[in-house]
Amino acid sequence: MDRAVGRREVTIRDVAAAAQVSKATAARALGDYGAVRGEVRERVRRAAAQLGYRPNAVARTMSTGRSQTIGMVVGDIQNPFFAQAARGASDAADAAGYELILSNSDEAGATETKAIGVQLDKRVDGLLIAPASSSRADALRAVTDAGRPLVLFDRTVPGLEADAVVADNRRGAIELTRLLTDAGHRRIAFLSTIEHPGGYRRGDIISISSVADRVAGFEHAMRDAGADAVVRLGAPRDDVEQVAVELLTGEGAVTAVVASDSLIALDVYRACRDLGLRIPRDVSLVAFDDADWAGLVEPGITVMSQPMHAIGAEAAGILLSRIGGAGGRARVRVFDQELILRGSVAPPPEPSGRP
Amino acid sequence: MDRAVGRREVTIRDVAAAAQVSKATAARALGDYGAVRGEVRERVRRAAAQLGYRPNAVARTMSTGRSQTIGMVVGDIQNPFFAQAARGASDAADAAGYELILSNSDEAGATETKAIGVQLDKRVDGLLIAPASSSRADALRAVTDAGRPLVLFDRTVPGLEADAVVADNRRGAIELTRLLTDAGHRRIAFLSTIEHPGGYRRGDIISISSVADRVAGFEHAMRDAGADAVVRLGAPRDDVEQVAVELLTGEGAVTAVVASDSLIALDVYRACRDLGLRIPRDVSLVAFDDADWAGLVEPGITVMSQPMHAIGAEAAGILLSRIGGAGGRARVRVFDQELILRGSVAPPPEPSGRP
DNA sequence: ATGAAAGCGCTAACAA
DNA sequence: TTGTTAGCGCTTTCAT
Repeated sequence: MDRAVGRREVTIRDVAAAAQVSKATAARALGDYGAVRGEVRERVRRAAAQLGYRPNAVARTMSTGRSQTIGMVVGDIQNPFFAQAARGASDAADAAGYELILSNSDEAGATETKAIGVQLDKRVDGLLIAPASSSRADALRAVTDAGRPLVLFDRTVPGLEADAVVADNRRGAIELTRLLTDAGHRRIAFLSTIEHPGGYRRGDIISISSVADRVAGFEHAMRDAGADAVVRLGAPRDDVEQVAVELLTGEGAVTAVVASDSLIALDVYRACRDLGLRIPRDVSLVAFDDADWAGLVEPGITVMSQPMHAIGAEAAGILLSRIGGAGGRARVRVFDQELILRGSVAPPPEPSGRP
Repeated sequence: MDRAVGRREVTIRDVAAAAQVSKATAARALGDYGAVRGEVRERVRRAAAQLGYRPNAVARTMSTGRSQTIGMVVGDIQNPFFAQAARGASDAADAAGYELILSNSDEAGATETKAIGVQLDKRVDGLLIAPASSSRADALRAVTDAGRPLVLFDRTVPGLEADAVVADNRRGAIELTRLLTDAGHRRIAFLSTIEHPGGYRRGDIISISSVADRVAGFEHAMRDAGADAVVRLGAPRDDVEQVAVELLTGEGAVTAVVASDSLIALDVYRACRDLGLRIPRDVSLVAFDDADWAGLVEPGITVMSQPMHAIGAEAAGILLSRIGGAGGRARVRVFDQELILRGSVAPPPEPSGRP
């Protein structure tokens, strides 16, 4: 009756007793390591099954120092990009017997730091992070300082010696932009939601490397074409449509836009519709990430697709190998992106491209 | 030099030594519980900050039995429904100082059982589960048997005494279906991907309660209207489009379809497009879940929107209160769904509804 | 208000 | 091959 209320968990001690061996032997039989006589092993296993024994992973972590858990910090799991990367990481972790603890940073440094702290306190064996800003090397160094491997995904942090898995965003942006300039566009906007206090001016340092690379590629292609680059960062997530409207109307209206992700493309699309602007007749639109709806609307949206699941899986794979003790310098693995041509690009309305 | 390599972690022992107090006092000061003299508390805190002390959450779990972590098992995090529910749960957990461990079940019983086992072994304080099947009460009972609270979301499991947070799917299905029958449709399909070996026949028990409720509502509304209900379950996730094509063509082609989630609706939409069928002129389409693209295509898709973030947050809230010791019988909390009328419903092509 | 010591369940040296 | 013992870092009686 004394162990009634909480129905005390069955521990390895109970199993050992039932199988008439010592705790150590029971542990060896169950964890199969060390040496145990076949017959004894069987006896222990039966006892364990019989009692419904489940090892206490916390205790195991306590004594081994390893938790079989990895942490992952994403911007927002509701963003399909992160959801797919998370799934990729989860699959890879799972296959290796690891579990995944997930946190959202909302792309805010403070939130990210807190999340990392908690994960570290929980003794994750390693961390997967899409850093909210490339100026946060210090915050990230807390991970390696704690002696745990860290791999970045989607973004790198200059000055931080860490593995990273990213897409070739510069190249992707160049290809996407060329589509537009080749079609004759002379004034094109690049639109992103990442914060950039004070508004972007050519040459500014952009805090998220993937976006920085895209902007660099965009500007490069625009310069090549001798066209006007309008880079608009910091559009509020829930008000992108308004920003798009501003870009698309008035004096310096652009005739095409490059959306930095599928969520942004969605709002640009909405803005066009509300403005009565037809794609691609009145405005051309291209975007990063192949959202499910991009091929659904008529005409479809031309996009640069990133292998998101693979990026997540690869990042987890690298992390796992580091956890397993793999040495060597940090490397950044760059995935190619895939251009998916659909019908959202056409020459601009006033054919400035034709003499 | 002996503690060089792994640069041993700073423990409460080190803090205690630095502050010249006992471990117990240091722990009290840091965890602020028990009684500690103000001046001593300060001294300890300074020492901790100085040394960069971080409590070891694992050790704490070890001695308190509580991990400040909750587990969540979803079908697939890439499904926007689950992504949003996960975000809701994560937000609620976070606000209460809890972390979330996430697993995907892929709607497979075995995977789910394994995930639950791992989570339990990790000593999560409670579990949030969208059960893969309502016939899995036993597998779920492992959670309560382990003395940890369990709350289901999106689905219930008859015969299992557990809190649950769901949407009013029966009502939702009725409203959606009535839209169709009122428009004159006499042969309508309900399409879902959930497995149902052998194909569905009226009266069969459907393994996922949310779908079962939708089918019940659908059949109810169809009977009311004296119309032909075609219930098609078990469409393979990556081949829904083909199933939709079959439904939409040939002898007994339907003139309208109710898609059980937004992913399915997407494929039905694709099927229509490939078949050259116009929505809503040739076929009417309604669906559950308000995907971002539903309002984007032309015309928009009429949907029944579920408060996914709220469902996740509420589920986590209930779980947290149970963890906090809240007693009382298990309750199921039902959220209303919201009908969003757009333009995807019209009378069927052969106006059988008009005399 | 503070300290000493036990203990959470497991693994890992070390003995036997 | 097996058992004994000593921790892992923290919280928590129980004394003082």
